Amino acid sequence: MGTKERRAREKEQLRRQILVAAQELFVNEGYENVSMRKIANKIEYSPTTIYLYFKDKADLLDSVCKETLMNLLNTLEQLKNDKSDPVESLRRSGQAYIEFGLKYPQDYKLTFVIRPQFQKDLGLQEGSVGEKVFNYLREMVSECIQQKRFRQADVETTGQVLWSAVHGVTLLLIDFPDFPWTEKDKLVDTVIHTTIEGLKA
Amino acid sequence: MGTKERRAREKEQLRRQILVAAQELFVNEGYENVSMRKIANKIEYSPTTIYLYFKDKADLLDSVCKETLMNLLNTLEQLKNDKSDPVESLRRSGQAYIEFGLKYPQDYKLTFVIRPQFQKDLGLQEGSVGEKVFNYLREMVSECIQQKRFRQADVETTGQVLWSAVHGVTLLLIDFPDFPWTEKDKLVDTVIHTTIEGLKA
DNA sequence: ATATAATATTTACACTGTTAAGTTAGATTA
DNA sequence: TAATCTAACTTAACAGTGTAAATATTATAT
Repeated sequence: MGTKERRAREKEQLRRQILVAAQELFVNEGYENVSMRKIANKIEYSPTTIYLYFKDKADLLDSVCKETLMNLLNTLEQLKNDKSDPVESLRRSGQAYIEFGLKYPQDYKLTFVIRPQFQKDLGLQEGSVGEKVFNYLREMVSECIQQKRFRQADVETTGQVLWSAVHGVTLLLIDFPDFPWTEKDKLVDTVIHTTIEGLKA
Repeated sequence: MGTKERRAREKEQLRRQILVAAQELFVNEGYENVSMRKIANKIEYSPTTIYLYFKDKADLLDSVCKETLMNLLNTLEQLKNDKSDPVESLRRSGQAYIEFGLKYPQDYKLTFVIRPQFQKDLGLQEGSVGEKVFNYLREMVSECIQQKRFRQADVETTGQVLWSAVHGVTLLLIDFPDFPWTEKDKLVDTVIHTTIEGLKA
């Protein structure tokens, strides 16, 4: 009697199909310019079918962003084997974060800019992927502090300062591509280096 | 024969009326949730009249943002009399920037996040208000470098690093109000202090 | 008073997110 | 096997969107 399982599997498949279609369209055309009808066309279902799998367009966005956060978390955790100097580890994590944002600029914006606009009330929810990402940062920072490499002892504040720096430069580079930036890699390096030096001093 | 002047004045008045109405609505309800019809209702004109004064909704947003940038520039230039230590001046400017963003969060987002999404190709245009704001930052940084207070000699990179930091923390505080931030003032202070220390080191 | 120009409105189009009602196909039961 | 139930999907509709084109109104100049 595996029919129930099969049906559940099929249902999950369609859900993923919708998710993938939405992600592709959001990324290529921008959240605002993607209609439910467009998504529906792409998967060859009627528009309202989507509503059987997602509450509304914002919920769809939310799910797309969750995927992005999982990808980001994955990218970061691959650095964890790095048993070198904790400050150097932190530096590499910061770099990986920014590179991720610049590699998938639309996903980054959807997750960290567009979503908060449509989904209120997203502090770090218990067990959320977002929480896991921030916990990763906490660990990195914590290690530096424990080894007395940082002046400031407050893990939370230190983490938030670092997040501000990497988030800021990532968004600026994405949003103002025509601004006369210094060479990109140099700017990214300098932002991270400056912030970390500032934390040591 | 002052009728021509009067007409021009009246025209300018209506333009301002539209601008003010749009700004109020954008700020209170968010760009996406404001329709041309809503703006028209507020000023008691028909929707399409707006198109006689602004090319389209994005152009209207653009003009609103220009006003915001002028206000920001004003706020910053009031600190210019400050003849104290150039590093301290820079610190105060950073603080003023962030405070401006947090005081008018919707205006800030419209200018630095929403607008780039709808208006492509806005590098620093010659003579634009945005350019003036960044020039202010250049001057501040330049003074610090000339007086050998900063390690790095590159004005552009240094300015961009500072912008990244203040932009980052401002946006994070606006976009994730439910995140368990450190006490706000402390975070703002630490971000600026850390960045500046990092530039000195 | 009439012609001309500037300004404002009406109408229309193709699109939006979403709800409610209707339909179809597959599984369960008698 | 035939009837019923249920899950999955679609159709039709609503109230709203930005904006172009055609039309109407008003104020000025002749």
